[in-house]
Amino acid sequence: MTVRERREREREDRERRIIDAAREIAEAEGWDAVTTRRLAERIEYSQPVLYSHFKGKDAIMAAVAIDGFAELAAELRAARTEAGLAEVATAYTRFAETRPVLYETMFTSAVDLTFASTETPAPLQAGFGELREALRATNGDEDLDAQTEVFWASLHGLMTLMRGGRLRREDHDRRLALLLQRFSGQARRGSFQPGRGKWQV
Amino acid sequence: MTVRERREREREDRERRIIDAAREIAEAEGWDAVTTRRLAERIEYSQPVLYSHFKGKDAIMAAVAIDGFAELAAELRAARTEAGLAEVATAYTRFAETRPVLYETMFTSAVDLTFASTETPAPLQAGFGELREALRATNGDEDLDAQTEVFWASLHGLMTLMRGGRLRREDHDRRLALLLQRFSGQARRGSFQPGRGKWQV
DNA sequence: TTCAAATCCTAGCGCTGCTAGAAATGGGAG
DNA sequence: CTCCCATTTCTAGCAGCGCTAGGATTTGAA
Repeated sequence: MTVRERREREREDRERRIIDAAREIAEAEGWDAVTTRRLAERIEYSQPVLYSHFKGKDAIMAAVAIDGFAELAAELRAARTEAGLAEVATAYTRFAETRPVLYETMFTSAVDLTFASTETPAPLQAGFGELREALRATNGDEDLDAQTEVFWASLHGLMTLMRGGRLRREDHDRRLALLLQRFSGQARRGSFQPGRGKWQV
Repeated sequence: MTVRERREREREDRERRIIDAAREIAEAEGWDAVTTRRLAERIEYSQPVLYSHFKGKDAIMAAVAIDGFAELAAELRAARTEAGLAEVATAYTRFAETRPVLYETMFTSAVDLTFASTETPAPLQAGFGELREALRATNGDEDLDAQTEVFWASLHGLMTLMRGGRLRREDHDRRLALLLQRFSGQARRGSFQPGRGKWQV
């Protein structure tokens, strides 16, 4: 029995090393540089061993992404408990800026980590939860989930476009300030509606 | 001289066929399905011919992306001239939803189409310009460029997260309505500032 | 000491983007 | 009309990718 346990522990260690190595290489040189051969060499095992841990390269990317969500949630939490919405937004953008590849991985559509599902890994929901609590303080409970989604999407859009070179980096603070203005206090009701039934899926 | 012209015309035709074929396959089966061999077969030339037109596959993707920006700008323009901000936002989301792969291509960081540069292809700026004019009507001229960038980023974030499965599609209209509420009318001044000097690049 | 099961590796498949160098094409000069 | 040379185009192949079948090796238990 104790043998079985030791082996399982070794397996877990090895899995961690795979994830860590993948993340390390990806953050330094991009995911194209993360080849299965290189990963195998790094953990000092042969290629096929990787496939006894993960279904494929995408699964490894997903594992790295989940790590990223956990870290993001932790940093947002720290910013929220000792400060307000502005600091949370700043923490969010700092996360995306200091780990650009990790951040990109978390939202790559290749890695389909479905949200709002019962089997959604906890770290994913945690990050969202932190944003929601930060928003609750200034916006109240009305339509809070949707409000959070919109605020989150706005932050995400800012970071994505900036990383892709579509927005000048030096104007980021001003943009963040404008966004926070929009999201400070209760939303005004009504008047604007999207589309006139044009919207079809 | 007329021979030279004919050849150049044929070259341009062929280039168009490459771009169109790439876009067609990509929209139907994703960019992984767009291989150089398949493109070559489609235009009835050999592989190396592609490289006399484009530096590589990325360059072909960029060409498709530029086409996408031109189309987006045209559709936003139509929505703006005959309606208001809400309709422009709806047109934007409809574009992203009906051509998901094309939209994704336009903002993929692999395709680095730098904005806000003198040699930025015109179609890229056109789309941004349409959003700006739509915002001017309800928001005035104050800080208009930055306001537009934030609004654009918000829309982009919504579409990106929805496409990636992070946001439920059926709540999109409500989110769009909330966003439009936030962006209807003048921004309130001040009070919120991002970060306290924490922000470093 | 032997054996079966779990573990791991060697070798290789089919594919990718891309390119060097040979072959074919076609307009202009004699 | 014929020849030549520049341009265009193709054949063939490189190095690398993700992934896997099947055999070799290790390992704990009998």
